[in-house]
Amino acid sequence: MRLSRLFGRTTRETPADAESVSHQLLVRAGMISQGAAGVYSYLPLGWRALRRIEQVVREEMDRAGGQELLMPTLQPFELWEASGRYVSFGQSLFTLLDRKEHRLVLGPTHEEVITDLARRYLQSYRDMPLMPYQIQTKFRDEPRPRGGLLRVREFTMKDMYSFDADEAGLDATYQKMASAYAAVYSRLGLPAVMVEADSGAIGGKASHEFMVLTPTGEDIVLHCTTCDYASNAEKARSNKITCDSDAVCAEEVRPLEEVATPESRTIEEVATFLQRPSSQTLKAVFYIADHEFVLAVIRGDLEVNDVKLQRALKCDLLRLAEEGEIVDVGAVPGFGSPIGLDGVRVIADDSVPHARNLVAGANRLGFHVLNANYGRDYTAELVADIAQARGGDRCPACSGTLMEERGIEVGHIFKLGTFLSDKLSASFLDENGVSRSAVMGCYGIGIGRLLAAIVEYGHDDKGIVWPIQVAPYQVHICTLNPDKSNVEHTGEQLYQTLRSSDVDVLLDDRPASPGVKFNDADLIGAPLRVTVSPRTLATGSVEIKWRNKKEAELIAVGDAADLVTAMVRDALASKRSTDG
RNA sequence: CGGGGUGUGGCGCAGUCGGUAGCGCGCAUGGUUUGGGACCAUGAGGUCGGAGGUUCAAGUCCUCUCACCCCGACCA
Repeated sequence: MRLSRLFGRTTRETPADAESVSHQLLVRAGMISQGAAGVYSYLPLGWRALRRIEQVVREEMDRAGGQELLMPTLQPFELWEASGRYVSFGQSLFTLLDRKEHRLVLGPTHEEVITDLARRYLQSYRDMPLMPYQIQTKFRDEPRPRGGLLRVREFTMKDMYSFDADEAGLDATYQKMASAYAAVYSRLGLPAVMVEADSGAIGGKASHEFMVLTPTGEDIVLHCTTCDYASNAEKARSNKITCDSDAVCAEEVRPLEEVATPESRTIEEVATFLQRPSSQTLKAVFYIADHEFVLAVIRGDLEVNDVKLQRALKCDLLRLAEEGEIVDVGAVPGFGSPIGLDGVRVIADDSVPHARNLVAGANRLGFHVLNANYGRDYTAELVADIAQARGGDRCPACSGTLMEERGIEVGHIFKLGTFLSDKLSASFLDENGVSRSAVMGCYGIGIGRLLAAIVEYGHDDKGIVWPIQVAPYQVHICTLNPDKSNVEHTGEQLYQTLRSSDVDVLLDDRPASPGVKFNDADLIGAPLRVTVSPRTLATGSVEIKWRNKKEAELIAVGDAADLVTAMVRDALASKRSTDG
């Protein structure tokens, strides 16, 4: 491609509404352009990069036993009613009415459709494992799109679904996909780590995310500094036994006692006022779970993790209760606790039952109680781990410490089990002729997000530094002073020769100054730059320089085409097969 | 949805006390330049997000509204 003909133009100014580096650079390089919030056009350069990523993903999916197909974007709403997932997806579902006023949804994912499809073709255990996948546009009406391509409402996603005859089969397929994902990231030059994750609206049991750790990520990852425990913060566990609480556990149970604590509403205020560590207090947090009032209690030094709470409660919608709602059940905001509260569902964090003599709210304005004890003074219908783990906490798996880092989620795999195949009756006959529900898994990679993550991870102050597998063009030829001597002719010849040997090459044939050309080359980020100028030609050479290296070297004009071709091939080959 | 912010040529911005819009980049033409975003000259391009109002007069003041960005609740 000739830069003079390329649709898209680089800009010097960074766009005012672009915050993240990937957003800024992709726009400045003329790769993407925003249409609406969370909706983007891919210009030719960006589209090429996107397709390269797709291709890598496709190859690894095929290698792992996947079969590519294509499902419709428009899905009947009935399918979502049947699965029940229109509730958990809720507002993020884009829905529309056709001319007959029939309700359709723009697919945010395709578990329903694929299960419905599988139902028709999957009949025997001999048909499994079955691993269909597609690379297709998804629509999700996100509450808040952000970060350019990092979080959008319309995006291409690779989504694979697996159908196995039993749990063991699913486990094996899941493992296979985890390795396939690792292979994808490795080929794309991204160091992604696999972490435990919550399955969210998708549903299912086990799930893992693949994270690229960068300070700009929107997720928080907790990982152990000594063992290999790693988890998304929304799912992470931690060892909550502290010296403090150990001592508390050993105490003798003392009688309940009411104390005046005027103006002490927060844990911090109460702890300070009564001169107790916050770990000897009981925190009460009021929620509305699926329209039902729920009181969550947790040791005062910990925070409730809403995601874990929602999971423990098995509810679809969870929000904090408003002050009026708290008062309605007879509790007093700031002085609340389960003590003396009737008819309210209580869920306790597992840090609570064995803790002795805590300070708790008295459900009376201006008063707390001392020596609140689980079992004697209050109980919970459910005890579960609902605490937010944080950096510095102790690892739940070993004696190490958890570290907190930000990450971009570039892949998510789920063990779904049979809840969808049950609901949509995707069953098969096992070897004993017994009808059973297929055991499902699903596996997603956001292609555009991956593109953004690659830029977030690979750039410098000049622009993008593409891994050669992803670069829209592998070689970028700059002709300086193309009107002088035979610069233009040499550049042109090199361009044609490289093209004919299947090297993707960009020729900057514009009559621009050297600075402009170099800066654009750096911005666009092709791995290898070739400079042809009167100066190099004077010594019968051209200059080559890798985008990620500082120094350039001169090579003879006559050897240039062959050498550059070989260098590109070598670089591509070294990344191409990483399976093991 | 809650909190914060921004809307003025393609992009980045200025616009005072209300007097009918300007700068830089980019673009076009001509010329001089050329190894890290050159220079001169000329030129094209704007219903100031939208609606309503106040006023002799509104980019500027008032009301409403829309869009976009950032922080929180969601996810590939």
